[in-house]
Amino acid sequence: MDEKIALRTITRADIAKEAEVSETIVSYVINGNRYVNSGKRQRVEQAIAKLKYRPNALARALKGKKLNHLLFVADDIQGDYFGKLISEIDSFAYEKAYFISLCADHMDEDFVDRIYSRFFDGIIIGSANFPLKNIQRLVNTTTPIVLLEVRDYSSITGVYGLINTGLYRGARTCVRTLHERGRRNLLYLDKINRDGSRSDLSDWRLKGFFDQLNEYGLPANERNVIAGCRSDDELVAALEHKVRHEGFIPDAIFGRNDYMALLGMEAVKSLGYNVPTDVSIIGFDNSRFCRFSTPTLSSMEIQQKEIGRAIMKMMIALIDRHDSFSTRIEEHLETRLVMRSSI
Amino acid sequence: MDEKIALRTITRADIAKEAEVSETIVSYVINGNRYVNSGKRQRVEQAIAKLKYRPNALARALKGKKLNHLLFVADDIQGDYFGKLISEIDSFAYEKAYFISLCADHMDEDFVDRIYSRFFDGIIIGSANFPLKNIQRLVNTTTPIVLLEVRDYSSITGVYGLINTGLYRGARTCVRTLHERGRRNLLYLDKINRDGSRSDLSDWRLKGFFDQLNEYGLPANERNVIAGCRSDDELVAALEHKVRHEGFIPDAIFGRNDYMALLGMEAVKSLGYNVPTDVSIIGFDNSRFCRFSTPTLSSMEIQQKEIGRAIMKMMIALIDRHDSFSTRIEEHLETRLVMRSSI
DNA sequence: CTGAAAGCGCTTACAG
DNA sequence: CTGAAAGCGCTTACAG
Repeated sequence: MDEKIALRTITRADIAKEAEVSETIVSYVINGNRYVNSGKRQRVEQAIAKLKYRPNALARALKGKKLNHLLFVADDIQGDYFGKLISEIDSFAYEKAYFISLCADHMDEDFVDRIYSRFFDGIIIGSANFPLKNIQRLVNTTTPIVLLEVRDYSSITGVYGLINTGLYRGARTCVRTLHERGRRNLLYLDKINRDGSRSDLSDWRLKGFFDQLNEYGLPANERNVIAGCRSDDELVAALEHKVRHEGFIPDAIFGRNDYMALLGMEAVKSLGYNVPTDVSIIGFDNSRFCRFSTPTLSSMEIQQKEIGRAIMKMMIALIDRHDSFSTRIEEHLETRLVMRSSI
Repeated sequence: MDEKIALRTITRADIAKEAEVSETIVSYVINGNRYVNSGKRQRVEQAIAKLKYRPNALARALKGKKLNHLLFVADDIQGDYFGKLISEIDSFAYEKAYFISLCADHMDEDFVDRIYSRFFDGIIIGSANFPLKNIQRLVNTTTPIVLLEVRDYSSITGVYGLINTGLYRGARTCVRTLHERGRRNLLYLDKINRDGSRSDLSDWRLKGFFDQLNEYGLPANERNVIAGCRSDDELVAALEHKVRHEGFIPDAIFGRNDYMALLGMEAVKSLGYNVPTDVSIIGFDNSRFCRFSTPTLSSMEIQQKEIGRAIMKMMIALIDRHDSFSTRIEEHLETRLVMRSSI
């Protein structure tokens, strides 16, 4: 009872014996790709149910069948949006009998090679940092790829899926909303990275921010951005420095995510400014924590659940009929501004 | 250039040809388990580097080698603690060339069978809901299992790893701290589940809460708990109902996680109570959002990073020397109360 | 010291 | 209609 038993012992041979058919027959009823005498079929099905048999997924994949295993490459596992997204992907995947592997976006060349040796049926890239070169390399293989468009992927050529999450338009809407409130000195708070890296203009949020400022003829440059911070404290210090020593007093703060926005809110409040009278604050992601700040945080909602479903639908379409596509396929989703009290 | 190439084409045979050795030799240099003529060895190594060869992990696993693939079963993918944990696990795993699959805790029998067919080298269970029966079934196999002790697993017998995250002592410390502040009417806010399920007493946090109340001779029963809610609104409504219609006015709220605590804080504030003068609030997880509420939230910190490393270390020990263990192995971690202004 | 061979658990073309 | 056989890419006992 307490003894260790091998992880899996029953194989196709056991089923064949139990059902008194040849092993070949067992394979054909499992794969359903050949006529099988209905009596035999029944016996096989009963044997499978009785012994709780599951074909070895690895052996099948070796013979060219799908592994039913996807890889998700993320850069923001700790972010608030990530959970909802992966959670939705998981439930859809489970329904379709897929497993999902999760991986941070490791930068070395070796990473791609490791992926190769795994026979994933498809790869989802949700990272904003993964080198474009690596992405192109993956797209060039026969493995279906779905890109979450957190930055500009127009330079990637070939057949792949693209989920446009609406970040660019969402960012422009944020700026427009602040502009309508009479805000002219907007400050963008970029993500915090342990390595101090900053978003470039391929980042849709930042690009939307700049483009909309430009459309209004407002200055849009380095002064409007705090980026490259390695920690919360560094960001708060940079913000204080900007106000006290660079003479840039923002009347609005645009956080790349809610956490950035809330850090900004805290910082300007401690500098003695009133939110939203003196400074408006807007965040991105509409995380569940927006409701707990004072004032509550207005935020751009990204439809995580819908994105999760869209990713999986597209991935499964690519897996099932990869050949029938000759170019990239896209899906567009919209963001939605959730107004609270910080604007 | 733009053409699709097969995901992986080079095999051991290619290396053998390139290095002008037999295929057997290639295997032996890869596995390092037999003397190989050093000239041949060198040629093989060069060929591997040149062709960027990686042995097919599936084929190796079929022959009994490790797959280098672990499964993490979670229930709280959206929770705030989850990101830090999985992030740490990922970086350790990458170092050791493991992949991690992530899966929510599906309840059907079929789930365990699906896992069986995948040849995972080890399974990490981080779910508080996964049926004990299923866990015992997994432990009974030869696959190493590591349990994150979010609830009482003392009934599970056999060889497995157990990471004691200190929740029980942490919960008692919370109660003790509140008691020292003169609080006597403590209310525990349990997690929200779409299916309306509630924690039972195998949940270490809840058990710690009750046990410490009992030690103080304070009433500890259903009245002190709000559980089984399906949504934020339901929880807030339940709290209001308790105060207005059940005559239970808490002077302290213990949130099973920070989000619960913050919901509770919001609710009692809107009922007109002052925090912390009238009601103390304490949370669990010490999420990054604790600093943004008014007042800021005191919270019990769980050492996510350390837990992640401990899980992986234990897992690798079990994988490498499973036979040398005859009973479960444990690792203990401590929680730490982070004081802010809500107590 | 090293190669040919058996075999892991499967799928499916081939040959009745 | 259906079985024996080849083969996916490997590992390692076996036999020199």
